[in-house]
Amino acid sequence: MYERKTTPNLNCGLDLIGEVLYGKWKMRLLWFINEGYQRPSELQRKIPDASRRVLNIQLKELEEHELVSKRIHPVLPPKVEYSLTDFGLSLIPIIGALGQWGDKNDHKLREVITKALHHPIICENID
Amino acid sequence: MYERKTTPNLNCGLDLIGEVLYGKWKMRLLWFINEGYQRPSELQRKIPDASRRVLNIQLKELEEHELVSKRIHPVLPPKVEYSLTDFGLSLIPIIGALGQWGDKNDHKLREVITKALHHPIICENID
DNA sequence: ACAATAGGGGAAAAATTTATCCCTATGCAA
DNA sequence: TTGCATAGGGATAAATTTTTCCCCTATTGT
Repeated sequence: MYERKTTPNLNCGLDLIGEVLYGKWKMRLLWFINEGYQRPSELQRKIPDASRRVLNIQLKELEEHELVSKRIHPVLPPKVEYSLTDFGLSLIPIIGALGQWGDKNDHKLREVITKALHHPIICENID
Repeated sequence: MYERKTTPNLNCGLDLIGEVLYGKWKMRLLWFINEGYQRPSELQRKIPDASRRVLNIQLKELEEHELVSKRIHPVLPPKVEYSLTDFGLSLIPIIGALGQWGDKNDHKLREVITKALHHPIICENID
């Protein structure tokens, strides 16, 4: 596993939440687990853009941060189920708000994202 | 500037908001600009953990994504002021909610973050 | 002359994150 | 027997982000 070389900044609430939520797929993982997709393979099917590997890693981090708990059923083929802890559950409304904002501003967002992809020359306001 | 090699995924609201908000210091920049710290040097003083360079870069991205607008006063020494657009302003409640959650769970978060830093062996639930 | 302030950006290094590929194991179905 | 599904991890490569260092403009104050 990757060994951190710098210590994280933990000065404010945003730093703190960032430590546990900053990861490309973490919010989606929490969201889908909350929706009932609890098995790794189900989550991978819900998030096909992520590699299998990174989902495993981020699930493990979420578990270490006690946002999800993992239940391993000792059967073959293996069966694993993740579920939200109360702590993780308390984040769902916030993740919902983020997703809602994104959905509500879908059109505008696609526009500015596409524009920025071609980094146009922005016309500055000069007074 | 860094030239992207892969195209972003824009499948859902979370992808979209991630495109404009995913950056270590972006939410803090929006927050402080909203609080009235509008000049680059003020922002740098409010966020001393970030390098000057990266704040400039992320401010430029926020501007390209139309979350902030930049006003350059053609005076010497130069004076620049950022302000939130209506679009950026509409994110403030969400950023506030994130920060609040972080503050409310300050103690617990420090605990799990510190624990994970030493990656302990997690005791799995087995049934 | 020199330092400090204000704003900005190039180049390269370092840190971090994400992707790719390969390997373990077992049971079930064609 | 081969192939697929299940779950996961090591090693390594690639992509991306952030930091560090240095340079530039121009003014004010010492």
